[in-house]
Amino acid sequence: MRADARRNRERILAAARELFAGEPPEVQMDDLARRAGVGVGTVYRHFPDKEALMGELVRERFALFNEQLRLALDAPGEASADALAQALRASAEGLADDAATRFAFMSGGERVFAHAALEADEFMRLAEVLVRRARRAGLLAPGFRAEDIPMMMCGVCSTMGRPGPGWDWRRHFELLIRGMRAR
Amino acid sequence: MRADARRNRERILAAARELFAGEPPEVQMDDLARRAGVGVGTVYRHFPDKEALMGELVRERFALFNEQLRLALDAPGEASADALAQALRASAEGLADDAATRFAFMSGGERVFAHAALEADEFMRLAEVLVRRARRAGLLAPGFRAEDIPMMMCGVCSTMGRPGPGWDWRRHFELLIRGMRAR
DNA sequence: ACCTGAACACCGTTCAAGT
DNA sequence: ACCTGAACACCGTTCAAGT
Repeated sequence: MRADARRNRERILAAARELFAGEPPEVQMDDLARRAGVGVGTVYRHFPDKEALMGELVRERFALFNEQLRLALDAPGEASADALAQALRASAEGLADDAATRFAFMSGGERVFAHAALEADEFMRLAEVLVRRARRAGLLAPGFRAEDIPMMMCGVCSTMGRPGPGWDWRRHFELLIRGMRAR
Repeated sequence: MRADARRNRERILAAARELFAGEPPEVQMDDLARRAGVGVGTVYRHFPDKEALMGELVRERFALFNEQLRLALDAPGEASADALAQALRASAEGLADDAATRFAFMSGGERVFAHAALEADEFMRLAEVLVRRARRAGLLAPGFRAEDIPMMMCGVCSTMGRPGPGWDWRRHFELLIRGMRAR
């Protein structure tokens, strides 16, 4: 890829992160192009459509989640549930600070997730290792599965940055973690 | 309201429920009007815009939630946590069968919830009574609050009818209920 | 009072022309 | 090889005319 093209691509993603973080549904491709300092056509050259742009945000976020899960792999067996909880907590904090990606997660269709399929698969592999380890140590609720983790993250995400009175996603998160752990 | 106007209003809501249940983001006001057998202008006469239509779906759903919570009030103190869980479970089942309203819940802005403010307030009042009762009976996790309930419902809703592999909103729901209960 | 639907405005996407 | 932005298409919303 030519150097100017690579730079443009990064600028477009940066503009998307900035603008989608504000009033996501209002963001127009023209605004995005202007903010990135390119023509609309250039946006479409790099990303076939608006959903593809959101897909890239989601892909990068999954990569960050995976970094957190990998850190948790270092914990010894008896701390594995704490380490898993901490990895998810740190991931949630990151997502809470990134309204643009939250928008992509929540309003994106299948194509958004298809774009991040590799990273999502890796996420599940890591989650399974951690859950198996914590289960062996007797630290998880009976019947808790690795597949529950994406649902937890999605659910918590849905309550971030919303108007609900008295809403506090961290409480919601800890409620789920409490449900995840053995009594 | 004139009889034909009332009938049109109902037809528009019925059409919204049917069409939004299919491919929500694709639904156009023209399709909606055609399905309801009225002109587009009539849709706008009854609902100032698309969001107002979604707001009405949400309002009616809150009323159904409230019915469930009121049923739970009949339970004796020692069954109050079970009754609360059951009311929420039944509410979630209803929502799972109503993709149109789920769409309204998830993609609607503040105005959607403002339209349902009365019913939402009633929901919180009922939830508070039930939570107080279950807390007195020692059946809830320490620190669990009535305000956690809307977050739980929102979170579970976000995992209904989605493409995630291995996703099962009922597991997600029971995980939250497990977090809600005393050990 | 209420309804209709052509017309308007807005915004995602394309593509012919340019470097 | 990549960029530009005017033009096009689509769809939410309005409003003049009708009953």
